[in-house]
Amino acid sequence: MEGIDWAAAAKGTTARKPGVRPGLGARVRSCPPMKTRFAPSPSGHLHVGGARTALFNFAYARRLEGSFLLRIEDTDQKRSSDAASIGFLKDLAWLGIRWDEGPEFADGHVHCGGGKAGPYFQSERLEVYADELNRLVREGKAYHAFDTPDELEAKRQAARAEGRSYRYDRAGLMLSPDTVQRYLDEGRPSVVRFKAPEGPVTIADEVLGSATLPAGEVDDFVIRKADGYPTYHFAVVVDDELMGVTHVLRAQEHFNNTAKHILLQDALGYRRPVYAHLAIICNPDGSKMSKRDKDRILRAAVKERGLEAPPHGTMDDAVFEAWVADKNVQLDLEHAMRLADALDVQLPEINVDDFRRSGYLPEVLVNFLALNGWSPGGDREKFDLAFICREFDLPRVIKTPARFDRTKLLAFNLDALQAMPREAFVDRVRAHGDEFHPFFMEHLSEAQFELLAAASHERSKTLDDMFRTNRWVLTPDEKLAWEDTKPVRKALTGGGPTGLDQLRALQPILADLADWTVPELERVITEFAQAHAGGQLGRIAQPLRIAVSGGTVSPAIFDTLAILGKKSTLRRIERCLEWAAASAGLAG
RNA sequence: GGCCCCGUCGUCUAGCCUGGUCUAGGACACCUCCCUUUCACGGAGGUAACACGGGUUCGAAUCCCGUCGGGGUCACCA
Repeated sequence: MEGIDWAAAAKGTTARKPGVRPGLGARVRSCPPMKTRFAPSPSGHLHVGGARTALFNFAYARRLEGSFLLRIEDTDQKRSSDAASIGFLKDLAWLGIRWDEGPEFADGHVHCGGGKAGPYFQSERLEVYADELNRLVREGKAYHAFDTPDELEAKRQAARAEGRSYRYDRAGLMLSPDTVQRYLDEGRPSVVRFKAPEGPVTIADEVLGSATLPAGEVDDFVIRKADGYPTYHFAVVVDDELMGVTHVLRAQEHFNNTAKHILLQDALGYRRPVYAHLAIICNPDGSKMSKRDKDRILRAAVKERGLEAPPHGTMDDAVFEAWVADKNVQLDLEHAMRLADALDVQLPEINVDDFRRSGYLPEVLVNFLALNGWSPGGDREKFDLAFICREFDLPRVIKTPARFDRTKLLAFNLDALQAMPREAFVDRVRAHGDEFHPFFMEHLSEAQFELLAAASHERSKTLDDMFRTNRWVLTPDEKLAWEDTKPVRKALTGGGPTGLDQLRALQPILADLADWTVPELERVITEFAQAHAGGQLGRIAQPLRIAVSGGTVSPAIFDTLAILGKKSTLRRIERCLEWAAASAGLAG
């Protein structure tokens, strides 16, 4: 931990209007406990933007000693709602974000969820919404409408063609009660619309300040769909009230929706939570970071190469064709990764799980996410979850959209990795390998693994680096192939005694070495370099490295040889010499 | 297009509310040099921003107005 200016840090930690809860009145005697929530729609993966929203809600609840609720907004029947749809819960848990109330989740020592205000899946709360909705209809604050989607679409088109913005024309309100009843009895498809009161609406926002939407901006929006499900606007308002949510921190794309929610709250006689809208997270090019970005990049690569069939072994023709034909189709992760491999393109990390797979530490991601959209002030930018929970406040939330800088995240990850004790690093790499590189782990002895991991520590930017850059350990001695590149040629054929000469001279010395350990290798090879290369270890190390790894990059040479073992080292040198002899221009 | 929000180095930001201490600080990236057994790491230094134009003021990155630019939103998606 670096030095912290605690006095300065403490200055900005008070919310602008602590405890102010408009419309509270007599319903509650004392201030109810503060409660935040994260309410995503079901998904197998947590998007980084969502992760940040969840993080801020969680941290804010901790900071104000309130509680944090998780709710699943699954009111869209078109979106799947099976078990995989809440796969993102594990992503939240991985980041260390725990919810006090909501869907139950258990993993090892971690247990989240439960609570008395459930169920926490909106699809299981239909009766609750029906009650509140009927109340609104009874009071004349909402009404049935029978317009078909096509009719509405036509009206929207017409409005657009005339250059004016579309507002629902209240056709449903013109119907007589008898007609409405008759239509209903006939079973005509209908929705329920909220009768939006006239007049401007003022949104109080703790981050953006308050803004007033002119009268007529909010039209009679749908609150119950034809399938009987509530729309997002209705469900969110009802649930926030019933579940006792006092503070709503959500993405800025909801800012304008807040007007709808306020109107609904007034009509229903609800309390109004404190709102704070968070700027969205963007790609480096400024576009909104989206889960479709991966497909976009793959499509571009496919188009650039003029591919008409999927590369061998990536996916079925049918899957490929469907994906190419419709820009809205998303490849599943497995297919996307294989295609990216085949096309040699790098997929951007978008979901929390992508970052995990890439070898980022959860504590680093949390730190970085918090930094994109919030700042503790001053020069402080390295901190942990506990710090965020202690310091997070609304006045310091940034209003402007931030571009997600993966390079800086990588630098942070490197710093965290380097700051780790050796043992901790090896353990983390092992866990990462067990999960994402089982083949690699199976083919290495425990001793080899520990040597490799330790040797890779100081050059690792992610937990994944070691596995990606050391394929040579997995290659059987008889299968190793050498790159015929400029640096390889230079190391092997350049110099007075050439690299290949040195290798030949080294063979018997290494063959005679009884104690194949890092110190012994270092002693023998350094001595050799002293005697035959004027002490320039590089003249010996590089040819050796190439001989045993096939390329110019590997851990420190003594570590490299120790990991490989005596037998493999000697065999590889032998084969490298054979390869060189057989290659034109390489015979040293 | 209507409405709403935003605008400090390439990027993330500190400073802005409570004008002077800002010839604008930090971090990542970039450039140069050093270290070096490859790749990295590390060390030293450097380039680089208050979008623009008007006010207000003795004085503005900080307050006001306008312009331009960016984003969000206008669904029986959330």
